[in-house]
Amino acid sequence: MGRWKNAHKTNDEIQRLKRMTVLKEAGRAFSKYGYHNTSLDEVARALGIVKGTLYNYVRDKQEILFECHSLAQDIGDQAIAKGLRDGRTGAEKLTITLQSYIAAMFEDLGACAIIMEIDALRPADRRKVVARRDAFEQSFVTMIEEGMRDGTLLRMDPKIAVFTFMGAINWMPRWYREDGRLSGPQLAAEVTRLLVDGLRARK
Amino acid sequence: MGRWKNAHKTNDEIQRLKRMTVLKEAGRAFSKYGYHNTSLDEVARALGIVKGTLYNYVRDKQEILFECHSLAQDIGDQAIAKGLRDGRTGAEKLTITLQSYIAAMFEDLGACAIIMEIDALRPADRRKVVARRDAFEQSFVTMIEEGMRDGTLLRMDPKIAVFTFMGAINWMPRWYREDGRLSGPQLAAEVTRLLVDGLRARK
Amino acid sequence: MGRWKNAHKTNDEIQRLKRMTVLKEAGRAFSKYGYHNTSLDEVARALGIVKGTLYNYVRDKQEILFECHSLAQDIGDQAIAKGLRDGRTGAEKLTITLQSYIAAMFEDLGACAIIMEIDALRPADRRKVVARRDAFEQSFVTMIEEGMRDGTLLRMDPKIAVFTFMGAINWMPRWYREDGRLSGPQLAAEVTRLLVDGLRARK
Amino acid sequence: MGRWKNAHKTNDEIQRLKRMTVLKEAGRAFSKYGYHNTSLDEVARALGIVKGTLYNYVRDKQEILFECHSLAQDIGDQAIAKGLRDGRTGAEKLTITLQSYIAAMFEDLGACAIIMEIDALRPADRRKVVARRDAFEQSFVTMIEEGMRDGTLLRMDPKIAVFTFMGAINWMPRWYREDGRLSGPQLAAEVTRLLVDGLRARK
DNA sequence: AATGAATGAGGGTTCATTCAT
DNA sequence: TATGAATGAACCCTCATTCAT
Repeated sequence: MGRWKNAHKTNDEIQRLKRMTVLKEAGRAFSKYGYHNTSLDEVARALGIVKGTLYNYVRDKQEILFECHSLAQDIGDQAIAKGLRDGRTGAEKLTITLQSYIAAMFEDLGACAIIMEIDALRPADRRKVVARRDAFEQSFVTMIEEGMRDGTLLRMDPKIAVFTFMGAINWMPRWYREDGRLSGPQLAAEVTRLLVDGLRARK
Repeated sequence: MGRWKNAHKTNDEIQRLKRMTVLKEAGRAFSKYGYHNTSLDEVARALGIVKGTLYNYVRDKQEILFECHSLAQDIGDQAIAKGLRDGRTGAEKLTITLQSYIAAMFEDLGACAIIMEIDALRPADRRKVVARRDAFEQSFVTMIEEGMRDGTLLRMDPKIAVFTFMGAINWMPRWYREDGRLSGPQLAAEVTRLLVDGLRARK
Repeated sequence: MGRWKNAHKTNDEIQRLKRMTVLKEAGRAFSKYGYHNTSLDEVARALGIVKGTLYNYVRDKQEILFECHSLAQDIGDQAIAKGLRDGRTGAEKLTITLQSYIAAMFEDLGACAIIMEIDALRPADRRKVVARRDAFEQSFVTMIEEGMRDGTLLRMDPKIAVFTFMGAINWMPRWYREDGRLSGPQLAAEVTRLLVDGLRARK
Repeated sequence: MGRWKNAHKTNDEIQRLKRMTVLKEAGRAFSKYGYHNTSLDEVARALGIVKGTLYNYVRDKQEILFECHSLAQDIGDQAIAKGLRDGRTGAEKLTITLQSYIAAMFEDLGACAIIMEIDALRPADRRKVVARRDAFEQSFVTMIEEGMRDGTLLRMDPKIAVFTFMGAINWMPRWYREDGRLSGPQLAAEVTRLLVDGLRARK
């Protein structure tokens, strides 16, 4: 069973594809149960293979965690880029960014997004992840500050807003069920509206 | 040296008080690092005692987790009660509830609130916690529905709003630093405003 | 069974003594079977305890190896010091050093001496051990050179002599049986004579 | 790329030659790093092939070890035969034997000689190796005893001398560097002289 | 009540070995 | 014959839990 057999066709990309399959399955589990609460035995079993086989595709558990963070951060950076490109006001940029970020989380790359356990990373990896995360959050802060200046957003400590948004989003994999009434993009739109409207300037 | 020695004076309440001290310290650690990533050795060391001593006050680690959940849910229920008592509209009730809930989290009972790892509970305990959590969330849903009817809140799926709020709040212990510029109640007010305004009806 | 129970009497030194017991038993096994071929399960069983218990006394297997090296090197340094103090010619210094080194190996501190697997050490530890070993060997070289100058020893590449001696000595734990006809010191004298006479100048 | 490709030409001997190549490469690694510290992955990589391919030529790792022992013991037996044939006194026989033994170790068949880990052998193999090793050592003992009788060697326990010699020789692969100033045969002569002179009778 | 030593189960990782292609 | 993916056993290490003092 599992997502392993006959999931991949072409022949030299198989390695990479299987590695991605491992990362995504592990990321899904990490997002849902937490890094320390996920054993590689379980990840392997979910893929229909054996724990030892994982090590043909990843170096160790910490590498999986790091790669999951990187994948999630790639998504985040793309969302930021889209927001900056397509939005005109601060509020627009923020809305576009959040929405595409959340939507991407439920896409193909799936719940591999949003891992919380930064402390479990190797120190060198942790520094990279933290640096990138700080830049990510700073981009939000900058958008919010722009919105404050252009009058589309309320004045408040931008960091608090950012952390609040991140918490709401990071929590989503824990309650989102694929069989819910809303599709991923619809859900993303709803949550984004809820979050951004709290920050939006009233007339 | 920890919060252990000469922290308690009266003689028969000592047992209960020390037990509470254990629960609160463990809850703080669970909130910040996660249940599985917190070893009882660390909890004991933070209290200035030895791991074995913990077992004079709690049965096992899972009991600690259950009690932490219960304490947090007590806080939640009190917040709900306060909201229902003091608020008139749905929006008011929601605001009062959220604000007092968050504020209590940073009170004396501290960050013992909000543990996420429901899966680590014993099955019987998990059922209790889940049932109570569902009731807690249902109270929110009811408030929000009332707000929709009385025109103070926007129409949207109330469950999504509740989960979004919970995520934002549950995440707070991970970024809140005691030396921040805002006190606990001030922070509670800010975050509450941000969250509820997202749901508030516009004129 | 094992060397564990009722082996230690005084009360605060017990920790240290048990740690030494672990180190010596592990060192004995390492010397005889090699580091990688010795499982901590076997070491623990030889001591009548369980593997996990070892970790009350040592941090990990690599620390055991490092400490064994250090103990052996302490013996080596003492032997060098004795040779330098009590010998007059180069040949005498060499003889005294080798003999007391070998004898000490079979003393109380036992076969914990002479581990070969330097590569298994943590890099930082390896640097320390290698530096100290180089100094140890250099002391031999210096003695031999002195013997060449004072006419008590033959002229040859001193390094080859030192390595040859070290090989002969390092090999001893693999064939020495306590029930042999010779005591430790007697054996030390025999082997030392054999080795040094090969290097001694003829008249 | 390794010693694998286009190293062998004739067609039915290829099997045997490749098997020898495997044995020699593995023996080299075993001598230098130890049996348990050498993974077949490393051996294969050094040969420019893949681990699985090894199993076309050897049954398992233990068989490699056994064959390495056998090859080394072949060398030993030839050295003994040469010593017995070409030497007249006990001292001469011993000298010739040791020197040709050591020299052969650094020949083409190389450091495949001298593996120490007898315990890793299959019991049946171990018995064979031990029996042959005992005979090998007994030949040395006999030579030494002859030297004692004919006055060319000192009187001492011959077993101690043999073990000492073996230790010194077995250790050589761990420190010998091919880029050293001395060639294999030169080194063999030096070490042999050093060892035998320790046992030589003085006038 | 408190200690600290001991235990045993569980998880991460390596690696010899097998097998389909 | 060569490959490389997969397996499973063995090992190191952590940690919740127990127990004698």
